[in-house]
Amino acid sequence: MLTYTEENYLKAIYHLSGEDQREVSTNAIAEALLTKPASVTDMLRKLADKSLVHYVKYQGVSLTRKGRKEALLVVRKHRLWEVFLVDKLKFNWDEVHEMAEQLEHIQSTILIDRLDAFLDYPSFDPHGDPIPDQKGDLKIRKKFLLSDVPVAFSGKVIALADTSPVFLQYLDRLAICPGCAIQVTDKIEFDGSLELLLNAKKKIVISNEVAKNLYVH
Amino acid sequence: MLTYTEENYLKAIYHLSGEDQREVSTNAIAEALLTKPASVTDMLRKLADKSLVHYVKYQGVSLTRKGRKEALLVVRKHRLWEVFLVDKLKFNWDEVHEMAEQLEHIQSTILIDRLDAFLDYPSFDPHGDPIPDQKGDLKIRKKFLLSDVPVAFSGKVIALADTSPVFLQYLDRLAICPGCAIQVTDKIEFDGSLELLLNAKKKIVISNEVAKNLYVH
DNA sequence: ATAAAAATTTAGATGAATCTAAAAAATAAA
DNA sequence: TTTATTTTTTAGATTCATCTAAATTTTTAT
Ligand SMILES: [Mn+2]
Ligand SMILES: [Mn+2]
Ligand SMILES: [Mn+2]
Ligand SMILES: [Mn+2]
Repeated sequence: MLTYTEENYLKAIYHLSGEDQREVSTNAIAEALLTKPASVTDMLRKLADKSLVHYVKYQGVSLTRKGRKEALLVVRKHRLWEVFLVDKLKFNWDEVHEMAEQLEHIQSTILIDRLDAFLDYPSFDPHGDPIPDQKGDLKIRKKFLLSDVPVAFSGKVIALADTSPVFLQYLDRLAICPGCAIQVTDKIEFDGSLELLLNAKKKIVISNEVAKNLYVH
Repeated sequence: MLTYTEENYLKAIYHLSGEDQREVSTNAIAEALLTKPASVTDMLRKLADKSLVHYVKYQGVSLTRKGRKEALLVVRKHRLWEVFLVDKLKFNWDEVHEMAEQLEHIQSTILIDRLDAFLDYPSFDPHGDPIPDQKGDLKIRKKFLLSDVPVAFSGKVIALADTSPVFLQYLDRLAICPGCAIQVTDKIEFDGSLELLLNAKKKIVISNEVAKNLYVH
């Protein structure tokens, strides 16, 4: 069994190491968890003792197969609870993170599987992120940053790089959400801002900063 | 804000002090929380410092108005989650206690109020226990132990003194649950066992031990 | 009323998770 | 390639919740 804190560390390392599961630095973890580097070092030793991470002093850390699985089971719980909060309790997608942050630590496999069934086996959370299965397996979709895509590109928003409330609220105002159809009608050289056709009917302009936080396919 | 452990202590003291909110002993709390008397003493001093309990060394403990309110808010969360688990996730009433024991510590007033609405403002949990309101107020119903009631008594089961899985499973077998109509058709002098008419159609016999764990009105 | 038993509290330790301050190692700059 | 800067780790404390063993207080029994 993992402690509350160990689960949070594993999840943070998982998120920080990205698609390619690269090594994560002590400072990066400290910043993500609002803690100090010294505390992170202690915990890394503890996680290494439990074979949850590969850790060599001064050389960063990465998840073992076991650690990655545990991390993904926490991610599964987090995202399923988010779906519950938005679909059933009618919260807005920018309000659910804090609550899911606690709910993800409820320990009961049967509970989370029943919740999964109750929600009708969703594949994605309200922010467009995929939900791992019972075994902690995740199917990865190819995705591109909207800021890297060429003019005339046509596709759908499938995920967000930033999921902070301010960004989510701004997306609400722009009427952008995962699933939206997007066509890049123009790209401004000067500042990288984009002119888009949203859902084949609405014309909008977004800054490069926004485009860098939207994944499309 | 209360810690996870403080919430558990307050709830235990609330349950142990009963209807009339009598003083609770250190040993009783230790037994209820599967901990040692020495640990309880430490915590009582801490709770007293926070004005959550009235505590005089060697003389037992009782909840202050503030402590009672906090305890009832935990009870509210516990019972609402139990309703969710049984009504929505289709768990049996004997399976939900452990999970609710964790869920009751999720900290978000708005979450629990939304859950309340989602469940259609239930008044009782799956075991027949009343659910306190947002302010931590509870309406108490008069109730009698089935074992104390005279022959020919007619009424309904409204709560259980014991809610352990074994007892709940036995009640399932007898088809007794909160809300059931009960008529006492005979009482055996020898061992206090009762002959009942259940829901005006089924005749059953229960031991005095069972009758002592059923509340009726 | 005194002695024995039970309940409760204190003293001192432990493990988990955190911190600050100082030392050591790795990286970047001159 | 030295030196300076940044990153990371160690050393030593702190807080929370727990424990065991010993000392107190209260309660019960003789
Ligand atoms: Mn969390
Ligand atoms: Mn999410
Ligand atoms: Mn609990
Ligand atoms: Mn209950």
